[in-house]
Amino acid sequence: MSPTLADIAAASGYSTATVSRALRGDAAVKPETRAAVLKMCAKLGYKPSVGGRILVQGASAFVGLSLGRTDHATARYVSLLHQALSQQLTETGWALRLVGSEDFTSSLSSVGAMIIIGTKNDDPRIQLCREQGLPNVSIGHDSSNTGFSVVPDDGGGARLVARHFARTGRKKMAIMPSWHPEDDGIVRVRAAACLDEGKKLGLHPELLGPVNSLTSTLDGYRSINAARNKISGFDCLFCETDEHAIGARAALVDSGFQVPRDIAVAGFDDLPDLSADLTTVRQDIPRLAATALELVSKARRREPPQQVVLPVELVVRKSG
Amino acid sequence: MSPTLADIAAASGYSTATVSRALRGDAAVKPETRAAVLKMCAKLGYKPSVGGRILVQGASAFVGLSLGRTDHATARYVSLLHQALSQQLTETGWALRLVGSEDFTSSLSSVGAMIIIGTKNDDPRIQLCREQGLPNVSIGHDSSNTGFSVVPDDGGGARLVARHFARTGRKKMAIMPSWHPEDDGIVRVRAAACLDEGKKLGLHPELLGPVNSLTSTLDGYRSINAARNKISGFDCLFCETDEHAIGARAALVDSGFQVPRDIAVAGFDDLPDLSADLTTVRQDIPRLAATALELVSKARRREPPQQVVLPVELVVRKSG
DNA sequence: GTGCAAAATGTAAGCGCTTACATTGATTTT
DNA sequence: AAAATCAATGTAAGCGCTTACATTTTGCAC
Repeated sequence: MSPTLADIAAASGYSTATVSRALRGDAAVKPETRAAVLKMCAKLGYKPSVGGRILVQGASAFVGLSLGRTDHATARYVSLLHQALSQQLTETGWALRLVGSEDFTSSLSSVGAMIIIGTKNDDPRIQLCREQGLPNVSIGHDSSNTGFSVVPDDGGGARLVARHFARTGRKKMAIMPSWHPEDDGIVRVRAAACLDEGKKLGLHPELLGPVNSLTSTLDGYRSINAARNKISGFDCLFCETDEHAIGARAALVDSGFQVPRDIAVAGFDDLPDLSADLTTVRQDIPRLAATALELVSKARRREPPQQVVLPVELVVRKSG
Repeated sequence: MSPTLADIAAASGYSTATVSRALRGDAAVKPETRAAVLKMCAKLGYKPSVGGRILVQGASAFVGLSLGRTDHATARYVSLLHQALSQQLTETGWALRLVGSEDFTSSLSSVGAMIIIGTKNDDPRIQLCREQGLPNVSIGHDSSNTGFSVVPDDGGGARLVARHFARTGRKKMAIMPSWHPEDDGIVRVRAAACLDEGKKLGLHPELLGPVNSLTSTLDGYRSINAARNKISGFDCLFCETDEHAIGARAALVDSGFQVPRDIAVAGFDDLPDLSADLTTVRQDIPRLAATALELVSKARRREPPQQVVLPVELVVRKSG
C-alpha cells in the first residue's frame, strides 16, 4: 500500500503533525523542515489519501468547479482548464466537484471552496458564495469583482496580434467579435483591445458582424461566408477564439483566398491539437489552474483578496 | 453544520454501523431498515463528508474517469456524461478524478476504480486495469470486452432512423459516417446498422465519404459541401453524430435545399440545446451514468462481469 | 416449548489525517 | 542572570466513517 503520513514522519524523523503542517503549507514550519519532508514524500512516493480535510477540520474535501450556462464544458478551453485543475488538485488530496448551473445553490453546502468559470459583471454566483461565506475564486472577466480572481491578459494578447499584423506590413484589419446572449462581454474585451490598438497603428480596423456563439467553428465559417463580399477589402483578420479562427480560415480558403498571402488570420487561446498551424495568442492553462488553486488556499485562510492577471504570448504560425 | 452519520443513527434509533451499511448498500441490512434510514437522511439533509472510504476501508475515495485521446472532453456528449457522473457520485461521497490520456498509468494507484470512456477493441487501458486488479467499467464499444461495460444501443438507434425514413416515404438514403484515425470503429456501428436496415427496407443506402472527425459541426458542413453535386440524388441523410447533422443541415440549407422537404436529416445523441430542432436518436445520459456507477459498485464487490446495453429512443423534430 | 442456524444489528477498534494544547530550546528583555 | 518571549515541534484527542467481531433476534425444524 501507499505510504501514509505516519510513514513519512517515521522516515524523516518528525512527528505526523509536523509532516501534516508541512504539506498543508502552515507558516509555523521551518523552511528546511518543509523541504526535508517534501523530499521524503517524493522519495517514498507519498500520495494523500481520503481526500483529507485540508486547512479546516471538518470542512469539505471538495472544491466546486462551476461552469457558466454557456460554457457547459462544451468548449475545449474549459475542458482543458478542468483537467489541469483536476490534476493539480489531486496532488493535494482535494477533489474537484463539477457543478452544473442548475444545482449551483444546492452544491454550496457540500464544497469547501468554489472556483467559478466565466464570471461576468455582478455574477450572481459570486454573490451567493459571499452570502454563505464560502471561499471563492473566479476565472474570467469581472471588472466589478473585489474578491479573488485570475484572468489571462486578454487585452494585452489582442494588442500583440494587432502589433504583429502591423509589423508584418498588413494595412487593413477585420475583427470578428463573438457574442452570446448570456455571455455578454466575457471575451469582448479582446475585440475591443484589438480595435483600439489597430486604430493606433493605422490598421483602420473594422468590426464584422458578431458570431453568434463563443466556440463553434461552424459559426466562424458561416460568419465569414456571409461577409464574403466585404472580405477582399481586408488583409488581416482577428478572431476572438481559435475555434472562430479555424472556421474563418476554412471559409476564406473555400472562397478562394490564400491564407496568409491574401489575408492573415489570427485567433486566441492556442488549444492543443486544434490550433495546429494557427497564429494565435497562447494562454498558459496549467499556470492558470495553478494560480487559481493558490488563490483558493489564500481564500480559505481568509487572506485579503487578490486579482491576478496572467501574461500571454503571441505564437506565430502558418496562418499569419 | 451538516448532520453526520451519528446524527442519522440517533434520530432513527439505529447504530452508526447500521446506518453506514444501509447507505453503502450492504446486503446484510433489512430493506425496511434501509428505507427508514434513507428517509431520515432525506429528512435531515444528510450529505456524506470527507469523500468517505466506501466499501473497502483504506481504499481510495476516487473514481477515475479516463477519456480517450480524441474525446478529450471536447465533445459535448462526453462533457454531459462527465457532469452526470459527477453529480450522481456526489450523493455517495465519492469523488470523480479526471484522468488524461497521458497520465493514465500513474493515476491507477490513486483511484479505487476506473471508468473508461470511448473504449475500442483490446483497449490497452482495460488491460492495464486488469493487471493491477483495479475494478473498471467501460463506456463504449468493445466487442471483445469481457469485463464490465455499458453502451447505448447504437445499432438499434440507427435502425430506428432508417425505419423512420422508410415510413415517411423517403426513397434514397445517404449515410455520412465519421472517422478518426485513433477512434476507428467507436461510432462506426451506427453507420453499419443504418446501412443494413436501409438495404432491407429498400432505401438503397449509400455511404458518403467519411467525415474526418467525430464531433465537429464544421467538418459536417464541409463534407456535405464537398459532396454537393451528389446530394440531389438523395432524399434523406443519416449522420453519426448530432454535430455532423447540424453541420450537414447548414450546408444543405446554404446550398439551397429545403430541409426536410427536399431532404430529411437525422443525427444521433440528442444533446440538450445543441440538437434543438433536429430529428435524432436520444441517449439517456443520466441513466448511462447511473448504470456505469452501479457497475462500479459491482466491480468493487468482485461480482461477475456484466455487459449492459441501454435502449435509445427516436425523437422526430423539424429536420426530418 | 427447545435447539440452532441464519439474519439483522450493535460494539468498538481502528483508518489517515488535522489541530488544540503542551513542550522545548533559543533569543531577547529586564 | 533570571524572566519573558517566541519560533518550532511534539503529544494526543479527536474527525466522520468503516468493519471485524460480538450479540441479539428471527424463523423453523423437531
